[in-house]
Amino acid sequence: MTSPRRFGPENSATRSRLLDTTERLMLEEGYAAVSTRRVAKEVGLTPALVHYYFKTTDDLLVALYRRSTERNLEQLDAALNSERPLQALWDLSSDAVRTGLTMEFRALANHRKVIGVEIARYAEQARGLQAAAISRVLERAPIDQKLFTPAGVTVLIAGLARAMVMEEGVGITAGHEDARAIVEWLLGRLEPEGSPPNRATERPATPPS
Amino acid sequence: MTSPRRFGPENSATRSRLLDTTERLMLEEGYAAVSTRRVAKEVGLTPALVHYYFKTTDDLLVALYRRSTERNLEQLDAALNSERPLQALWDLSSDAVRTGLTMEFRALANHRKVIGVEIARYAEQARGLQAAAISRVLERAPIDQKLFTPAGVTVLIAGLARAMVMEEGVGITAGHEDARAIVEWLLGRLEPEGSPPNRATERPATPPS
DNA sequence: GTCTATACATTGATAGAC
DNA sequence: GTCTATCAATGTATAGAC
Repeated sequence: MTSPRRFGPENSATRSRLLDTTERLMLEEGYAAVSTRRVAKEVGLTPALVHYYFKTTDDLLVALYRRSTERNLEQLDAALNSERPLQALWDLSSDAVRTGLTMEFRALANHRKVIGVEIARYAEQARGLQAAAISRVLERAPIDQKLFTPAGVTVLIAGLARAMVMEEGVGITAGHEDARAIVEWLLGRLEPEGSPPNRATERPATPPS
Repeated sequence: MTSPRRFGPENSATRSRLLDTTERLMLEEGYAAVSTRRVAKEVGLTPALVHYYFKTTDDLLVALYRRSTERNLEQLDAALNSERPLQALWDLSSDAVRTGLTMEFRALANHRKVIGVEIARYAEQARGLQAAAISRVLERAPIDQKLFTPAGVTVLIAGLARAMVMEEGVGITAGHEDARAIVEWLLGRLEPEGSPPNRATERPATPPS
């Protein structure tokens, strides 16, 4: 029965700085650059202190993931309640920093299985938010409701945006402008700027020939 | 002037086994699981031997990347020369193993900058192959040629497929079936099964309402 | 709240023996 | 072609002093 290890509180300024630095390291050098030693060095503290706030390295990473998803959910909620939810979702998913972090965690999940659990948990929450909002938009869009489902359209928009951001992260940009043009065109059809209440008789979305 | 280090030949069975194991480790446990020691242990050899075939760990990873891209280019070439290039590109990009490795390397590029260079190099080659083949398909598709460019459509198809595979890798599958249905519908429009020579007067791709 | 000291595992890389 | 031996560096984690 030796003296039990002590741990720091969650509402600590130092703890926040450790998380900030961990986030920056992940974005700039990838998840493998995150170690207690490295983080401590960057912040100008000692490794022991990192373990004072986070029992294990896994805990540090999970804490960061949770903090970032909380922010994500807030932004997502705002986007989905804006005037043009689809456009907002597209813009949000196209954000390099936000998406860069998402991608690091997704890759990290393959290396640290705890992260995978967290991601699944978050995905469920995000899905809930999206379903309702996107449904409202698509209901009054001049498209085949059976084909363009809220879930399907969400995957298309968010997935494609992330894929492009990720490519840009490694310097691949060929065709991106063209792809964005296609998506913007589609968004304009699904979700007209004026956002009219209900025009079921409007002419269907058609690629101009 | 001490004795210069020796290195093994590229056409070695052992070398291949080392690459095979590295590939498996990356897929199963993420790029951070790859170390000379770990690879050696998995193969049943010593770390020194890994350094005999690969001067540095970077070299090992670059060698694996090149080997896999060579295979990718072959498959891509075959896909693009098939009867339905777009559908083939979609199927190819939806392959979990192939794409899983691509994603690991893309994340790895953020950690080891040499990999980024390799990826850019490969992307250029792939682009060249795709441009010509996709052009041929789109030329005779009943769509707006200015909007649906070969490069743009390529990004859409390949990017989206990868994004979905990646999500599935962490257990997210919501909306995927629906998204696939939309893509398949679009592919059917851009690239009809019968693959008719040229029907410029056909009715344009239109979401059935 | 932060540090020193410490223990121990893992990694990258090399020289030289077999 | 493969191994042993070895090095310094880095990583995780803990106990206890200040």
